[in-house]
This record gives sequence, structure tokens and C-alpha cells, in this order.
Amino acid sequence: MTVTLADVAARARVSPATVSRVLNGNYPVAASTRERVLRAVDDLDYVLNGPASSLAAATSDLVGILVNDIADPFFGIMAGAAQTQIGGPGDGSGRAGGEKLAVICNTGGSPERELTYLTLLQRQRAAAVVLTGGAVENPAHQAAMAAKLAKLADAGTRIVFCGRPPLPESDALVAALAFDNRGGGRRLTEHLISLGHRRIGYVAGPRERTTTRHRLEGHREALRAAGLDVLPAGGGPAAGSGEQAADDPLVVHGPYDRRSGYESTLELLRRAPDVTAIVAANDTVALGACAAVRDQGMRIPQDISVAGFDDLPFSVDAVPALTTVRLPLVEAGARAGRLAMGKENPPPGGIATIAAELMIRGSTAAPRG
Amino acid sequence: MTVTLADVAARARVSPATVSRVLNGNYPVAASTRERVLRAVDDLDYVLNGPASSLAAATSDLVGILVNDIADPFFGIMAGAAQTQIGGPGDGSGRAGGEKLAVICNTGGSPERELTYLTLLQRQRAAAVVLTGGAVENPAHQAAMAAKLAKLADAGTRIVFCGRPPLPESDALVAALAFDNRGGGRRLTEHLISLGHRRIGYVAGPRERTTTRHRLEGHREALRAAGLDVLPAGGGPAAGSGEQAADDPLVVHGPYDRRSGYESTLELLRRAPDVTAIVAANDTVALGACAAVRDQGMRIPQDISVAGFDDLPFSVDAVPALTTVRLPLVEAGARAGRLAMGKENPPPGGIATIAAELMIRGSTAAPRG
DNA sequence: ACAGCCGTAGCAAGCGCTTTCTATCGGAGA
DNA sequence: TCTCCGATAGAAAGCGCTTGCTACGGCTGT
Repeated sequence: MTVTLADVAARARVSPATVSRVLNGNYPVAASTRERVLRAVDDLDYVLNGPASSLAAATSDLVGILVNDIADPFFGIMAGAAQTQIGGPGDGSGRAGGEKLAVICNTGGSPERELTYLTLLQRQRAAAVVLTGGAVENPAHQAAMAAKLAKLADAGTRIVFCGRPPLPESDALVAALAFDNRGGGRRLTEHLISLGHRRIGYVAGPRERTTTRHRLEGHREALRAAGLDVLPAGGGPAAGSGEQAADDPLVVHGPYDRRSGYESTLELLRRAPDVTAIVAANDTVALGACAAVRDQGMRIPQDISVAGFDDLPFSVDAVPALTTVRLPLVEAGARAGRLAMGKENPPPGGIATIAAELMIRGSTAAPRG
Repeated sequence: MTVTLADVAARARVSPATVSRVLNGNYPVAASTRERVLRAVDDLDYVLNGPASSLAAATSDLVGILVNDIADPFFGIMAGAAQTQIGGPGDGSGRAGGEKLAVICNTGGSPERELTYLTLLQRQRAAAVVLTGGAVENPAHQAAMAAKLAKLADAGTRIVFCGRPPLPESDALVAALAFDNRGGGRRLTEHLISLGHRRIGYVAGPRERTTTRHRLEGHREALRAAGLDVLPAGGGPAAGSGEQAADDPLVVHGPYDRRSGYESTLELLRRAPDVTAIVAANDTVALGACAAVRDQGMRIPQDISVAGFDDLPFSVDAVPALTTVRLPLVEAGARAGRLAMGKENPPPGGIATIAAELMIRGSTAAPRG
């Protein structure tokens, strides 16, 4: 039925061991023998049995890429870029040799699924795992993740974080590429402030996510520096619940999607009709925010400015083009892929912060009057 | 070092066979024994060795999803939907049992990579493969694909096409879900014609792709029915190269991306400044087309109408909202996932055509005058 | 009371490959 | 010419799991 190594060996008149060595190329084999084996492989249309190979060698050629939402281009772009560094035949030769199978796993932002995928990957003895996007800031989950990742690392799986801050306890990981969400958020709001905005609404992402928190912290830093913070860090008039921004009337939380952007914006406009600018958690949310603003009969940016985050491809095509913070997703994804493959050395200290660049476009302008 | 089945067996004081049967749950095991085994599994934090298991059982729990471009939400949405039917723990129990590992493979639209991924998946003895998106219409490649798929099917891998027409020779596949690209394209152009447009430009996708051809064929059907076809089917004034639309000055081909939409539109406008409407290969291309139209100082839809295809989430947020053809990507992806899991019966005849719905929005209007 | 069964558990034979160790061959050095 | 060594190839022992078949009780039926 299926062709095995032994069949190839028989046809090439060598031992199975030799065929294996030809295929793996890590042991001297005479050129003539190699040729004979290769021909036999072609003749028989032999395809290596991955599980058998992985079992014997105790490693596999699987690399997992975990994403929160594959329907979101933010993740699609990073994952695609990572995959180009991992899966590619590259050499153009039809032979499927050497490359790994990069697999994208969609967690849907669910901690359980994240853990489940990690287990599945552990089962497969994955060669590496790339974790993208923000993490959930739940202590129990973080501990579970740290434990799971430690186990994976023990088993020889390389771990790479991409666009995600490293876990506090993690020392087993190869590398972490973290986006400067805080700095980007700060510069974005500084830009708005410099335009003259004083009442700035913020449509934030879901609570308990690092990305959400960091961007919001950057925003508040800028506000505070300008003396505009509604809830002073030092426990202002509101209940002194520390850094907790939950009570800020100018901040509304919701998922990272268009619909949430729309609805949260409506809510924000209801709460504070005097805002002159709205910062969205990301570009997708910003699109929803724009729609809401327009549906309320206001113009962008004349009546109200709107800004996003990420600079996804469609942002430049929005009308007016969206002011946002550009994150080098392709570069980061590709680098993560290379790190996962061990093709590149991890950054010093294991962590690299990736700069975010402010992109000023038409959706922000000075407030009226 | 690593915990094996035998370790669990020893701790539970049963044979490895029994542990295996408890874990696979396809053989009667006394409740008390099962409990003991399960506790041992938990105690030892045992994780099944996937390769070993796949080797012994001659099957794996991998399901491959091939996409052309994961950075494109069109594919991201379908893949994500498929994955929800495949990978999900669903039951909420932490135990990773029963579910498969859905892996998304990004071919980048390259035939070679497509084949390579199929080989990789074949290596892993994948349980199923879902192929999404249009196929390349190259005879050699199609033959290679058919051969490869036949081999996969022989090995017990289920094959599902999603948003992709079945290969002519394929009989081994489980099911094909094809979008009605032709019908959608036809209705879209009919809509434009009914508005009064007579000179309609078409920014098409890459040649040699089924999706491109079908959408364009629908467009030409509508034109022909209205007596507007530039190159009559029956071999008009142009060289009688059959259905070949290559010579139509109102059609420009390019990749399915925003940039191509922009540039092709500029080219189109140069060639035929009198067009009053532009149909784009898909929504992403349409966005580029809109930008180009605007940069030429024209307004949408007053000066020129623009239409897309797919109805991706951002299309409704374009300004003006994009008239397009809605493809039920989530439903199709989910169904493909179910078919891959064998949770759903294949459609009669193995092929189901999925309807495309015309979405009329603000980007199309009657031509001036 | 005994044969025959059903319900469980164990034995052991692989699944197809990798890899260590050993064998062989053909020179090169003495 | 004989010995020793480098370069290759083969033999064989697993890797950890699944599963067909066998074994063993305790029950039921007569």
C-alpha cells in the first residue's frame, strides 16, 4: 500500500539506514549511492512518514503560531510574515526537504483555547511556538501559561513572543518582541493635545489584556503630562482605586472589533457630548467609531477627530485617511519566524521593544473654534 | 525525563494497553479502573506523544487549511470559521481530548507552495485538508494537484474544497463548496447597467485563477445580455481568441491587493477616460480603486461608481459604503470545517454552490447626465 | 453443578524511522 | 608487503503507542 523507507532501500539496493541518511543529509553518503537512493525515492514517489520520523528522532518539524483572531488582519499579517520564514520551500526545488510546517492556531482570545493549543502542540513535540498579540492579564492563566511554556521549553520547543510582553516568570523563552504600545499611545494623544484637544474620548479594547492596558497607559501619560487627566494617578476625586481607569467617563471598553467601536462611540458621545477627539483601541475599532460619529451627523475631522492604532492596510484608504500608530507587523512577524527557526539570535536580554510610529493623516485636526 | 504511557500505567497499576484505552475511550474499561488511570494521568501531568500515537494508529489529528493569503481577511474569516469547527475544546473541560489541531497553511498563491504544503500534510498523515480560495488554472499544476489529492485521499485524508471549484478529475474528494462568483459578478454588472452605465471598467484579479475568470465571465455575461460587450463572444472584430478577454481595453488584470487596485484603476482611467463605473475584483482592490479615483479629482459616486466583491467587514465603512457582492464566508468556512471533521454529510453530488448576494450601497449611482 | 459467556485486562507484535555501534573496503604509511 | 585508518554501509535496538488476540473470573442458563 504505502511506500516505506524499506521499499526505497530495496529498490536502491541499500539498507534503510542509508536511505534515512540520504534524506536527512547529516551523515556522509557516497555520491553514487545518494544518487541511486534519490532516484528510487522519485521512482516510488516516496513520502516520509512524519509521525514515525518524529517518534524516532524525538523532534518534529511543526511550528505553531498562536493568534487571537485570524480574521483580523493584524494577526493575519504577522502570522503570514512569520510563516514566510518558516514554511517556505524557498529553494524552488520541488523537494520538500528541510522546511517546517508552520501552523496557525486561532485562539479566539480565549485563555482555555490558548492552553489547549499549547497542549496539542506539546503533543506533537513542536519545534517552536510563536505567541502573538496581547496576553490576558489573569494571574491564574498567566501561571498556567508559564508552567506550560516551561514544559514545552524543557522538551526542546523554542518559544517566541511576538507583539506580546514576556511573562514575568519566563526565563525559558528564546525571545520576546514587544511593541511599544505605551509609547505609541502616548505620542498619539500628545499629537491630539498639541492640536488643541482637551476633551479626548477613548474607545478601549477589552480589559485584562496587556495591549489594552499599555495603550491606555500611554494615553493617560500624555493626558497627565498636559494636566488633563480626569483621574489623577495620585487618587483624585474619584475612588482612589489606583491606576484603575474603569471609572473614567471618557473611557469605554469593548472588544477589538468594528461593532464595538461603533457602539462604544455612541455610548461615549452620550456620556460626554463635548469630546472633540476620539482615540480608538485599534484601526478596526476606529472604523466603527468613524461610522458612529458620522451617523450622529458629525464630520471628521471638522467636528471631531478620530485616531486609530496599528496602521492596517485599509487605514490609509479610510475617508478621511486615518491618523494612527504604525506597527511594523511584517517585520516583527518575519523576525519572530526567524527566531523560531533559530536563524537569528535572540535580542540581548531576550527582549526587544519594537518602535511604533505616529502616522498623522486626515482624520485628526484642530478642534473647532 | 518525559512521562510515558508506561509510567502512567505503572502508577495506576494497570497495563499500558488499558491506559491507552482509557485515553481513547473506544473500548470498555471498568469505571473504577478508568478513574484510577485518569488520576494517574493528572498526577503525572502526562501528555500523549502525538507522533507515537499517530504512528501506531496510522492517523493523526491534524487538519490542514490551505489559504492563498492569510493577511487577507477574505481567507482569515473563512479559515477562522473552519477552525472553530475543528480545533475547539468546546466542552470547556480543560482536557484536550478528541479535538483536532487545525493548522492554517499560507500558500501565498504559489502553486509550488501549495503542493509543498500538501506533501507536508501528507507526511503528517493529516486527517483532512481544506483548500480555500480560487485555484490556479494551469494544466500541469492541476494535474499535479489532482494526483497529490488522490494520494492523500487514498491515505484516508478527507479533502474539502471551500470557495473553490472542484478539479475536473477529482472524484476522491469529500465535498466542494463553490461560491457563485459568476452569478454574483453578473448581478453586480446588471445592477450597474440598470443604473444607466454603459462604459464599465473592470479591475480584474490575476489571470489564470478560477475566481478571476468566473467573476469576469459573470461581468461579460451581463454586458453581452445588454449588448454592451466590447469583444463579442462569437469572435468579433478583435482576433478571434475565443473567450479570451485579454484584449478588452476596459479590463485590467493585477493581483488581489489594494495597490494593484490603485494602479490598475489609474491605467484604466488613462485608457478609457469615459468610463462611468468601475468594478473591482474584490473589496480590497476596490479600496485602491476608490483612492485612485479620488486622487484623479473625481467623486464617488457622482463622477464615477465603484463596486467591489466579497463584502468584507470594512466595506460597509468605506465612504461612501461600497456596493459589493456578499459571500457568506463564515457560513462556508464553518461548513467546510464540519465536512472536514465528517460531522456533516457532503452535499448531493459532492458539490454545493453557495449563493452570492448583491449589496447595493452608496458607492454606485446613476451616471451623471 | 457445569458449560458457556460477557465483561475486562494483559500480552506482545508491530507502526516506520533514526541512530549507535559494528563491519568492510581501499588505500596510505612503514 | 602488512598494518592501520578513514570513509561508508549495514545490523539492530529502540522511540511510545495501538490493537488483535488471549486470559481470567464471575454469572447465567439448564
